[in-house]
Amino acid sequence: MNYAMDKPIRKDMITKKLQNFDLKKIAESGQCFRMNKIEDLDTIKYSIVAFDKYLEILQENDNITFFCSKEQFTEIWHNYFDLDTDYNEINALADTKDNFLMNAINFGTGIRILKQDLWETIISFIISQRNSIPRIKKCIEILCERFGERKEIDGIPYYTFPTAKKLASLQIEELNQCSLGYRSKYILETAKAVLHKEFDLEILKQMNYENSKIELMKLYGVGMKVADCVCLFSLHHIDAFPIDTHVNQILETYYKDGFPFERYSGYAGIMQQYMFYYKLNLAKV
DNA sequence: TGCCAGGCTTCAC
DNA sequence: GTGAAGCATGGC
Repeated sequence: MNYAMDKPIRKDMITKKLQNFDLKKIAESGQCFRMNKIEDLDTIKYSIVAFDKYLEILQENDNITFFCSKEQFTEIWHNYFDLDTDYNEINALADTKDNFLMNAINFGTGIRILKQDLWETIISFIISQRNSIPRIKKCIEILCERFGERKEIDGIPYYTFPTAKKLASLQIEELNQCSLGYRSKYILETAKAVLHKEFDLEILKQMNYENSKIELMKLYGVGMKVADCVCLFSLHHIDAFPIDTHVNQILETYYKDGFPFERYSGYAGIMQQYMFYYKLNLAKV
């Protein structure tokens, strides 16, 4: 939806000068699905709903304006956008002889690995399987509008991500009507597992990468790839290296002798994200 | 029409 | 443990 026409008055805002922060690239990098461009001529402005909050962000070169209170920025968004990590330092560790990776980094600089809500990330990436990014966004939007909580800030309505309790209470037919296809049953079973504490999200947050991946894969509908996405895009285990169809094609084309995972131990996930984003946009390069 | 999309479960072996 | 079939849906 486009609320820019209404020009609502935003009371709170905080502007930061940030390096390695590209709003458009972050929004289009396929790690989050509720970040949308606000169609406003001559500005780079996006909205996002996360952690039950609605946020608008404006980018003017290195100046990033977050339309929220200073307190909310400190409590939520500073951490959400991983602002304590020096991406310059990580980018500099790449093998300069690796042409594909260097091109990917040059193309994708400004992407950051988000720290998203765990529950939302699990469901979002269950939906992502064998699905396209526009359709994933559409499915999640429907899910939120039908089963999330309607909220409003400065006259702007938005919907929170539905809770496990809410999703667990649904009939499978209600989920089927959200264009989720065969993923409906995965979502319903996962919601029930979380609601009944058969799967404890808080304990998962305390685990290391290896154990959290093993735990996530116990969920019905979560395999290696989805588990890695949750590890990377929510739990911030940046060793996780999700291999989907795109990354698999990259590995087969450019890394026939194997990707040097050991070299990038501790931050391989960031390299993966640059490569994924670059591959998505190769036709435009 | 057929192929593909940030794959997973099930089942045979 | 490995490999193949089947799976919903919509865009191209």
